[in-house]
Amino acid sequence: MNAPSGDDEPAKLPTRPPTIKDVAERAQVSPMTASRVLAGGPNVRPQMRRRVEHAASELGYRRNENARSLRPGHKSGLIGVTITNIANPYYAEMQGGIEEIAAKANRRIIVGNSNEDPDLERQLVADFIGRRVEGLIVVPADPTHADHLAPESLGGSPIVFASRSVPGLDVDTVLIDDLGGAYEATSRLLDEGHRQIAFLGTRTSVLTGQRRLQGYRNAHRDHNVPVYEHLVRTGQQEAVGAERALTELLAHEIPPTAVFSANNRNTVGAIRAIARIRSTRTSETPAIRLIGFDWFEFADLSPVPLSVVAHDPRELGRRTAQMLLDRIDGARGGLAAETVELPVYLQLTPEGPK
Amino acid sequence: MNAPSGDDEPAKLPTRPPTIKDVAERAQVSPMTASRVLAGGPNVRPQMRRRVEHAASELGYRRNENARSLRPGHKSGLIGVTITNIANPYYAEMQGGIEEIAAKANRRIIVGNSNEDPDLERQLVADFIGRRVEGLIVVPADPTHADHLAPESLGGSPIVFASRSVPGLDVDTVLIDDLGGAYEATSRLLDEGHRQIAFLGTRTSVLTGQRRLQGYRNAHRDHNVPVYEHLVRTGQQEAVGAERALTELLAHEIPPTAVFSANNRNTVGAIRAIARIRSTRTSETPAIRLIGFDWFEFADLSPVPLSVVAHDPRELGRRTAQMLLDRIDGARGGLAAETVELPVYLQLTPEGPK
DNA sequence: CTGTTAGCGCCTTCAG
DNA sequence: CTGAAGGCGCTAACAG
Repeated sequence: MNAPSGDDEPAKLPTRPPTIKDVAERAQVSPMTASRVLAGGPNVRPQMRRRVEHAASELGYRRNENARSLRPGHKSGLIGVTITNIANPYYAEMQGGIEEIAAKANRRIIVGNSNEDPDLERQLVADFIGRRVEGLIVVPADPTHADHLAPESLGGSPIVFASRSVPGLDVDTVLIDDLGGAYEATSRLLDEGHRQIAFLGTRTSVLTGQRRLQGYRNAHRDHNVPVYEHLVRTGQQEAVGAERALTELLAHEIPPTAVFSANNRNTVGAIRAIARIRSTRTSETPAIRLIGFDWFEFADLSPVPLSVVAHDPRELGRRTAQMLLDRIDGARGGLAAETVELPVYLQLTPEGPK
Repeated sequence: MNAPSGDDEPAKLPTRPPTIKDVAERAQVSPMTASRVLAGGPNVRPQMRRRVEHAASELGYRRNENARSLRPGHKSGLIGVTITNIANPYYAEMQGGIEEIAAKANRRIIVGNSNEDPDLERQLVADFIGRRVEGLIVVPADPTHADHLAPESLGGSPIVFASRSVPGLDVDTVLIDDLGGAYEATSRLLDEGHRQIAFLGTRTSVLTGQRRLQGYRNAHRDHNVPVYEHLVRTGQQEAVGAERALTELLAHEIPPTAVFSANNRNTVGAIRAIARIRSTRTSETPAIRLIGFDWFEFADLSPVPLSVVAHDPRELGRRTAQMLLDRIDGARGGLAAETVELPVYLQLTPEGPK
């Protein structure tokens, strides 16, 4: 007995979502007519239209987008995003910018956390392609393991890199001006007379970190000031590491008089280290000068004097998404891959981002 | 002339992604055999298996998950998430927790920003259901406009609310212990002898804000201390508003001697206001005592003394996702909706979250 | 072990 | 204006 129940009582527990056929039956029309109505199509008698609309709303009918995307010409409306650390406020802002632009283009984002692991990243990308995303936005986890990000292994979906690039891959990329920002910050410290400037950064396999270190070195070179290699500390991914590193440096026989910290994690650690040291020193000891890459909330309330190299992660997300959409729409069809660098702003008295 | 080109040169510009039929043809087998191989199924001669695998990898074949999810019994593997403000670090952490659990269950999350707008939220939810998400996680934008979140209008997809509840809807919900946290914090201030305690919070239509205000009132009641109504300031959604509100209060003829700020936005504003006032006062003026709901980075480095009511947004995300997955798997099939309250921790000397 | 048939939900095409 | 046929990509179920 699979006879349906009476035909004007909505089922209480719909085991499966209603299909267009269910709607059609209930409205006593063919599925085709129902489809036309639901698509807002023309050439339907108002009476049928009402019947169908009524039936659909009674059943709580929702057109199945997955089935729909199967038809030729239809897209999934999805954009795949992989981020190396979703919980990082910086990337959260970026995701917000991506979502904002995607939503305006009536696209949805599907987000995965690669956790800096290229294998995970590969799986995520494969999954996204399986879902027929219209395009991908990726913060590449590791530029040395990125075959799976090459356009030819993506089955034609456009891809844009955000925040980090992958040398050797000809892919649209949106970066911020790491080199320039680090150069400016370091130059500023040198101009102020500092000669022992510590560098605190992430491991240099992260390209962003590499570029910022390069800016630091370039500034020294252009000012004819040698870099004390023992003051260059890379490899701190988290604030605790940075705090420890700087604490060590401050105890060194040639301690830094100023610090350039290459991202907000390292800046946080630096602030902690300086705040701690300060409490053990006499008030005559000159304060440690600190400039950090990345603005963050409270930069202006930092307990130790701080300048920052600010930039706008939300804008980074927006630009990335827009670049991808342009590719998707074919607006930049044949054009070669492009790399955009977003500007940074050296803020001596930190305020909010632009 | 739609004759295919030679059959051992992969097409350079695949207009459409390869289908299983393409793979089958190339491997000279039936689509069914190809399907079996690709699904890792048994009962295939190793030779065919290799042929298919080879063809698939040459073509860069990816199984179309959308088509797959059409078959009876198959799910989409998607979980829909709407958040009121993705860029808020608090929700970013929460999303991270959701993603973590979802990924372990081999689910992907699709994320939308409702921007506190119930209409946008409704659209997002409709879209998600159209994509046949297996379940929904929602931070409800407005409990008074939430019909679209009622289980009966969701076509059977389970839903869990995170961080905020909707009175009147019988839905699984994960909250934090707003009432208890606010009560504890306020009690602490009262125990310290304060009698004029300002309350800074969001508009009370946000239930979280309402509950925290209630905790503040309850503590006063239980301590037999009257609430100065002019010290209760709600409606500050952003830090600037809170800063302004507290600045006003401090200039009042009955100014607060302590402040309870009900979320991190208001705490930030309060810190700014207090820091500014302090610089204009003599050092003999007793400091304004401040306790804020929500831990945040730098709470321990705040320029003004600060205690916080800490909790763990990532754990909130994890619990929410787990609750949803349990519903999806039917592990908690018929059970009534449940509300979980996560604990908070009053930290007099703020450290990182648990 | 392998292939054929059929249908998941939808909509373009074409015939009434 | 409406409906029937067919196929998008995939895979159970059932032959061979």
